[in-house]
Amino acid sequence: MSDKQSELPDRAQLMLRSLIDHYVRDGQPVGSRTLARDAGLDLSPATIRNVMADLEELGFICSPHTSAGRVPTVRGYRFFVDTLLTVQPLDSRSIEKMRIELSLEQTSKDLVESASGLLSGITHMAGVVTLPTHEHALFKHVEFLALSGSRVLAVLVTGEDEVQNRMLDTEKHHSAAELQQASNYLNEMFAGKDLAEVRATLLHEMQETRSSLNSMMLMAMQMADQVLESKQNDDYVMAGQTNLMEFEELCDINSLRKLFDAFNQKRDILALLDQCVRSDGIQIFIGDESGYQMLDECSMVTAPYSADGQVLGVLGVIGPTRMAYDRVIPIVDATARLLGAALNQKE
Amino acid sequence: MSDKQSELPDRAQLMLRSLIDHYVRDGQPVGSRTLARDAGLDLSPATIRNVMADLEELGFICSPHTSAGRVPTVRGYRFFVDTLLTVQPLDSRSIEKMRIELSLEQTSKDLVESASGLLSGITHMAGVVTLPTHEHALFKHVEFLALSGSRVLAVLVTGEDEVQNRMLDTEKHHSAAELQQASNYLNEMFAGKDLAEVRATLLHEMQETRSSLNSMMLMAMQMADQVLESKQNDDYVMAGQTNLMEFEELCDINSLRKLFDAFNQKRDILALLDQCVRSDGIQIFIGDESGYQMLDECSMVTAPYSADGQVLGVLGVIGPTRMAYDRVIPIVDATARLLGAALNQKE
DNA sequence: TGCTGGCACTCTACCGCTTGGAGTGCTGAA
DNA sequence: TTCAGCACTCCAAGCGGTAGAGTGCCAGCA
Repeated sequence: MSDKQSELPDRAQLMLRSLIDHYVRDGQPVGSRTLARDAGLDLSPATIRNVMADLEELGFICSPHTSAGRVPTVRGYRFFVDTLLTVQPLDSRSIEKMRIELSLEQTSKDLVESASGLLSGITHMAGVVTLPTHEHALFKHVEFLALSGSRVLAVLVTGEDEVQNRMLDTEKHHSAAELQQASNYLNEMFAGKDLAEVRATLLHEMQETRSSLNSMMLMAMQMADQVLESKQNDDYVMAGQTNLMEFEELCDINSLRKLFDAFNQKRDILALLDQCVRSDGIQIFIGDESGYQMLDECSMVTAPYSADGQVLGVLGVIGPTRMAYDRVIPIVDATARLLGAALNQKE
Repeated sequence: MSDKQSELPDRAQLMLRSLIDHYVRDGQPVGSRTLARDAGLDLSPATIRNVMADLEELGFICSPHTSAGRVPTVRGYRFFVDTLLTVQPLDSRSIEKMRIELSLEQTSKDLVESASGLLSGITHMAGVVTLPTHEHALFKHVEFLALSGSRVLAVLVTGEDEVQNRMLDTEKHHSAAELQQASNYLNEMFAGKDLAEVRATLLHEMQETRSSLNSMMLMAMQMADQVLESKQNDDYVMAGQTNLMEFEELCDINSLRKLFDAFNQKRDILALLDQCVRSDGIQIFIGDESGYQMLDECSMVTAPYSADGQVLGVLGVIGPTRMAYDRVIPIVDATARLLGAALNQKE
């Protein structure tokens, strides 16, 4: 790989960078004359053309038709992002503004919404933030309320003030007293513990020491297990989808529809975001790299966010392939940090 | 009004209806020849033209340019909907299908989502359903849980199994025992009563008999009041927005963006839906009748849905002005009934 | 060997023109 | 009152010409 890079002469790199700069700015194919004028190299258009021919052969740029300028390919963007990019660090005033914006929110749901609003507002593209997993939250309190029949409402309070409701179908009707007893038991046993740990203990207890449990304890554990198994809240919050309508390259009604359908469907986008949560640090999908057709004309820049050392989710920006990566990347990065910090502060 | 109607000769009415039929079907301006052929009247195009001139003078139709056919105006659609329309009743098989679809859902939130999905799926337009108000639900149970500091989590269970969480900021820290006492007090006092009634009683008690209340009772009531004042869940669920991209008349990116922004914003749409909840029965806004610019090219057909005699919300369909009203109206009507019935069954 | 100016070529976007088709309004006759 | 005929209008589509942008290639120069 480094071979390849060293094979590409400096001035070709410089030109590719300049070409992408230009193209990102005004969306028009870039010709040799323009580049000769603005690339900073003191070369004639003819020479530029020769180098451009090389870049085209390497698959970094291509021309939409014979007598048009050149346009970066996905491969060109990829090379640019991987080896040429110098991100512009965000100025501290903007960061401060964002921090203040986030500090106003109360619940983590609000925080997430605010973050996705920030992302879309600053980048003028679509912002997306997954809801934080509760895997590493602390068990604080559980309460069971009897509903009609054999149904039970479980209220689980985690960490500071996150609340989850869950409806349980049990085998028989339980009295309020029984339920009270069960929740007392669980609260005493697990308060302050990590949810994952709680779950593990539960499973272990139920299998290994089943015989030594009385029926109340067993019931309590079964119900707690049901509450905790409630699948990770695999969901995300999105903002500024309509910003994407402003980009001509996405204005084809048909692909726009596919894109919006995917946003509503959520499944594919979630699968993609899920890939990003594992790799730490900024992750970038350019054009068809994502493998999802509806994103072929788009790029996605993501970063995981974490609090207390635990990765809680991912956030990112979705926009046209032609986006100012050098501007977007630090924004995504900063937002991830700020969101993490804000969530941390709450705990 | 009936004067005006009787002024419009039968055959003009017939022609208007036929013209709208045609236009709704293929979206092209309708000429005199086409109408002569298909309207069922045995008249030459020339005669048709004369009548069309009358209809144009009355403002029911207009031509986009000199040598094009005619297109219905908003006023034309309005007259059509008010006096010419004969709805095609929905066949019982489709209704049965819908009923089954709805019967699968558990919570009222799921029901609402399913209903809006049905609306959009069947009409190929956008379906919208407001969440049911809880105004007439029954108070069943309230529970207070102490969080850190002076914050209290209130869990309100209404009707059968609707649950609402609410975070309260109280003046001082309350112990679990105090909170237990408060909730016991409220539960004994209000269980099974209508929420609106509960609220009224609360306000009354707190003002009139304040002196005779001990501090625990007062605290309980204040907290209950906070829970109940939590504004009506003014929100709606929408499905099939992207269906609207299929209609050429809405394909202008700019107005499409305004429309989608309004959907996300929710405020204006909610205001409009709110108007519909009061008028009982089907309500139709055609084109700019809604008064909201982003809906100028759209129509909206709504119906309130109710359970147990109480109106709980509105549902409807948003689509292009050129929609098959005769088909959409019975669909909206039936969905409202079915949703009401499904909600009723749950209580 | 690398760079450059010059030149022929290609392709698009745009403009204006023409033409065919659809539909109208009007008029006079049945 | 109805209708056929006619002149008229307008749009949409096709066509040719032109200007502009940009390319590839070549030959000359340092």
